[in-house]
Amino acid sequence: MSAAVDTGERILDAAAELIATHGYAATTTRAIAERAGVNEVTLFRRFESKRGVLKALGERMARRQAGRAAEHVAPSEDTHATLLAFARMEIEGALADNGLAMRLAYDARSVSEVGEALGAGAGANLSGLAEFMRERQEAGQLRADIDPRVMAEAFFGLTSSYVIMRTVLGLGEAPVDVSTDSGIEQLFDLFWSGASATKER
Amino acid sequence: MSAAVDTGERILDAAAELIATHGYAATTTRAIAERAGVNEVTLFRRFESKRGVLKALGERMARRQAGRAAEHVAPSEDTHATLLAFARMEIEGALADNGLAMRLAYDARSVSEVGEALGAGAGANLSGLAEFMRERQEAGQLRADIDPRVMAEAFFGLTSSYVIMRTVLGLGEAPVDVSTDSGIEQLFDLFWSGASATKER
DNA sequence: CCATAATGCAAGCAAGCACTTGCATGAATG
DNA sequence: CATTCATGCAAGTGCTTGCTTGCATTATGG
Repeated sequence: MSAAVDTGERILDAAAELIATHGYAATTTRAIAERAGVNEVTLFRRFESKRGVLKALGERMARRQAGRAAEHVAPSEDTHATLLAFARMEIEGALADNGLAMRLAYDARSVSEVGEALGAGAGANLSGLAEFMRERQEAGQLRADIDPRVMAEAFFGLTSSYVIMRTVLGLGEAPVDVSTDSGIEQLFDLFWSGASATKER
Repeated sequence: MSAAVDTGERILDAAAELIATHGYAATTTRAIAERAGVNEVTLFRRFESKRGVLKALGERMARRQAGRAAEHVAPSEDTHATLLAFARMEIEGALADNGLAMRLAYDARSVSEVGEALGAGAGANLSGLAEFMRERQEAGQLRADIDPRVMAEAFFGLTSSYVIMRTVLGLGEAPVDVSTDSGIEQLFDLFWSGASATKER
């Protein structure tokens, strides 16, 4: 059974890598199978169709994302620490799968099945974050003269562009260890200085 | 001659629209030709290949980008105003072509010609901006305790994510008029509050 | 040791793709 | 009027794509 599970996982791994770099449309089932070290027929037997692979991949991503969130972001009174931890988690997750999520978000626009496999994804994330910002505004920890959605957008832009620059544009180097990278800290500091209620630096 | 030029431009226009929404791989020469109101053969006669179309499109984009920059961003002593104008210009340009540049940046990963067509593009932009940030740091207008490259990255992240959210993720509405949109102003204010040397708000 | 399930392999199919060829048309240019 | 040049049109070529079929091979577990 374990070999059977492995086969499926290996196929998903291969699909993830290929889609992250080439996009969904340009990733062929043959290439996925080859990279997974598996016969192409096996792919179809396990996932029925290319679309099926995508769907399974989407579900696995959602599972992992949820796991990471539960593991790393402890809800805390300390807004600064919470947001910084959240930023690191987002960046780490996105870098780990080589920008796959962002790439799929792109593809969702043109390939409808990608959107279906991905679910609400980014949109839900953004409004959840905006809600958090609003709470912290009311608690007096974030400046109140900025729309919380704008704040969430700025935060999301910070993390996503960090990833895009390194995975897509090839600018800058991906940090060896996200949890200690000072570049992220500086980037976040910039955001925090602009967004926090206190003016001190 | 003018009709001849028009044909080429129409083909590039069609290619730009289609690639922006469907990506390079999923955009067929047939679709481009049809949208341009032109026979498919004409496309090949004028651009040789699908990649030729892409290359020409990249060159046209570079030309236009240079034109916009020269036209809209007057070098000024006022750092705040200069950066805000620059942000607006970037956003306007990117929204005008429906996120095409970002899409192409993604495609550049798998289609080498795209990268060549785009040229140094984003990388050059980023280091140019970092240089500007450094100057303004030395002039005492931007805080000096942040790496200018990080600052440039944050700025670029701000504008590009604004565009990405509206063109790709379909979150938020594209502003009717970029030059007066208050969302951009708030977003920029967030950045400025974090990046400026003065602590006042 | 045998049944069942998972995998491999070879071959192929229909559709869609980028791209080509040969020829007709029509408008400008000289 | 003759030439040239950009374009249209119809047909087709070879390749790749997602996906299928039929059969042989290898484990795994009762």
